[in-house]
Amino acid sequence: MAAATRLFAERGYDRTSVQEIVEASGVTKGALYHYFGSKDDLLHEIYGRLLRLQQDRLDTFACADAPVEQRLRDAAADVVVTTIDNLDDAMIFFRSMHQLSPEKQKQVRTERRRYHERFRALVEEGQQHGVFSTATPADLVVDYHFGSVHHLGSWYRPDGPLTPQEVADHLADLLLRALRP
Amino acid sequence: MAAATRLFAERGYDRTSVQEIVEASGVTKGALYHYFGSKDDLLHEIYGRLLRLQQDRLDTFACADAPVEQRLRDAAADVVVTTIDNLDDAMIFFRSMHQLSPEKQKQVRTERRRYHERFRALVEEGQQHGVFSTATPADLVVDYHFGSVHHLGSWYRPDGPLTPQEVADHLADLLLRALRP
Amino acid sequence: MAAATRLFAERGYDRTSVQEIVEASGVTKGALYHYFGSKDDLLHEIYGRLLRLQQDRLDTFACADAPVEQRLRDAAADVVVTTIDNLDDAMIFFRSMHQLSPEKQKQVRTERRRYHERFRALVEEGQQHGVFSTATPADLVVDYHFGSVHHLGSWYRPDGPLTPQEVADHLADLLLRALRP
Amino acid sequence: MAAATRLFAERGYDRTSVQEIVEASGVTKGALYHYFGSKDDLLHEIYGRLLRLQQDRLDTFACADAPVEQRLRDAAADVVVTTIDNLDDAMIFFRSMHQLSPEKQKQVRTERRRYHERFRALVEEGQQHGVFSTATPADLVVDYHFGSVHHLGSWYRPDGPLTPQEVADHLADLLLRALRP
DNA sequence: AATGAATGAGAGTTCATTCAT
DNA sequence: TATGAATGAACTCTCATTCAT
Repeated sequence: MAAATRLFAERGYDRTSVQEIVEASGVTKGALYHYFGSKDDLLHEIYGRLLRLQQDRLDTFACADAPVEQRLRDAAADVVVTTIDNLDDAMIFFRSMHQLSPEKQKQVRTERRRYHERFRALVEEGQQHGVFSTATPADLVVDYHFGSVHHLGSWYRPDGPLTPQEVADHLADLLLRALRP
Repeated sequence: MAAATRLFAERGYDRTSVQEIVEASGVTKGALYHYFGSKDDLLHEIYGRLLRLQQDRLDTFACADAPVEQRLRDAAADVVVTTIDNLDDAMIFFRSMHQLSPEKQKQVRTERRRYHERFRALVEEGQQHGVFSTATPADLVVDYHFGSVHHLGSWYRPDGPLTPQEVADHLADLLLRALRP
Repeated sequence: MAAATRLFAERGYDRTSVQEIVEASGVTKGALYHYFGSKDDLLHEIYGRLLRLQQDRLDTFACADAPVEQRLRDAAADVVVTTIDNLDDAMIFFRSMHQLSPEKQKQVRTERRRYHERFRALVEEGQQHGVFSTATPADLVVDYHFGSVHHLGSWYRPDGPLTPQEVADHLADLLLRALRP
Repeated sequence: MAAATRLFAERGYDRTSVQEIVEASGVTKGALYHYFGSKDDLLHEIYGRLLRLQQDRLDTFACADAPVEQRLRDAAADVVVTTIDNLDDAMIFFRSMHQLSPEKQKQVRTERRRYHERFRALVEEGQQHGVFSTATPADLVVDYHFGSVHHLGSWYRPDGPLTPQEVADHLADLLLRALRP
């Protein structure tokens, strides 16, 4: 999975052959297919790993004992940090999701929606308590933020001027500022 | 190109065969290769079309005779509208850019950077005039907004509750609100 | 097709690889797949050739201007001769039919049934005219004869003591003798 | 063996994987290979079972104390009944014999020939006693009948109008009628 | 007696591209 | 300008069999 992750991130899912994966990981094709039913499966497992991680962390932050502004800020920043920390997985996720088989795609989308909705609930909570502006529908706000998260792979470089935490703080700050009443 | 655009958007660049393109468009392989040097070329042309369109429009908005807040708001909204109006092209662009040959990718990235910089200049202009907060580096602000534009293909549906213009207004509004000092 | 026919007859459909076919015939895989959609198709074409040949000949014999005993005898002998003359095709047919895709199998079975029914009509005609015994249902009679035709590949050898015509005469004679009232 | 028999009959020997056999029978690959040396062996065992059964029964009928016409009729009918009763085994036998390894094929053919010769001896006996016509060589007569037996799998259906015994009687009758002087 | 992970060769098929016409 | 047959490398996946445990 590590080899596959690296290769998928490097050249894309379709451009990576099973042959290359087994060569990079030092196993045989037979062994790979003994554990993964298909190339698709491999991709799906990579997704699952990241999805579960982020879902768990979001749950933790959302349920924390703190004002909603703080919880949203923490969650918004955390998704940025974990995305950067797993940038390979994340890029594969965002780019290759639509290359999964239809049924697997549906499954992923369902899980993704759960994540989106948990996040949206935080925004709505703040809007109901009057600490966030209601000028923009909560759904749109969430997509706005997630857009910037998906986009990280396009510009973030580990050797750039900002640490992951700094980027995260900036992006969370932008979100919170945009939500000021 | 119309057929190729539709197919690329539908199933992705790698999953679309030249055979399918020529069948969908009613031409022959030979004819296609007479006009386009390669499948890559076709993709590159589709990019070029959208890139030129958006660059032109950005130039128009940025050079308009209006306060910088207005100019940024208009530009930010416009890129949303033209992206939605050309959602197929845009999705191909965002998803398949990394599947171009390295040299074509470089060329695209160069043009993309010009676009990014034009946009950033607007943000910096506002920051220098004190109408935008300087809390966040202008680069990050631009990436924040572009992130949401790239993300449109993941959630925007023509039959959804919002018109393209409404989405654009909301997203531009979020940007401007985030930039309030 | 000639190379495929020979190889299929020699080692069976499943045991013959596309690689072997293209090597034996001096074409490339690409060329083969340009003309035949699949390995299945190739088999189906071989079937078709023999089926059409035998159907045509049966039609000719069945419609001839002669007493029904003569027409049945001629048809029964002819199917033996053409089967021996195309023993490779025939053996492939009898052995590999069930290895076709379900839909192709259905198509073949439909054509095969037409052939069977044309033959059965001859038997029934003789039975109605009282020149053939009605002790056995016509369907069974036809299957009895076809059984011996299918079986030819299991024992007939070109260098054996009997010519194809002699075999055919004997088998047709057995059929006609069995049908004596 | 029961699972293998069913699967081989259903989809053919080559189309059935060892994996499918072990899954269908609830054993493991290791266990299967502990008892059978190879997939080939499995097929060979299935053959052996039917071959021994039919050989035994033929011996019984051929040595009975009855006129040769009766003995041949009984034997000819019996092979039909036991073939229908073991139609799966029989179909595998007729279709897959040529997929055995050359040496196993030779062995099977030798046993098959013994069976054929025992049957032929009956025909010759009747011919020498003048109760069967000598118009057709005994070998051919036997092949004629065996052909119809092999063919049973192509058309006989348990839910059809005829019971196995009725089919057997009809086919034996056709044989005996064909042999009338 | 039994396991099941691992092998590695080979299966059928697809593909972007070329080129003689 | 346009054809479409031909290429040949690469693709994903399957398989009977082995063997350390």
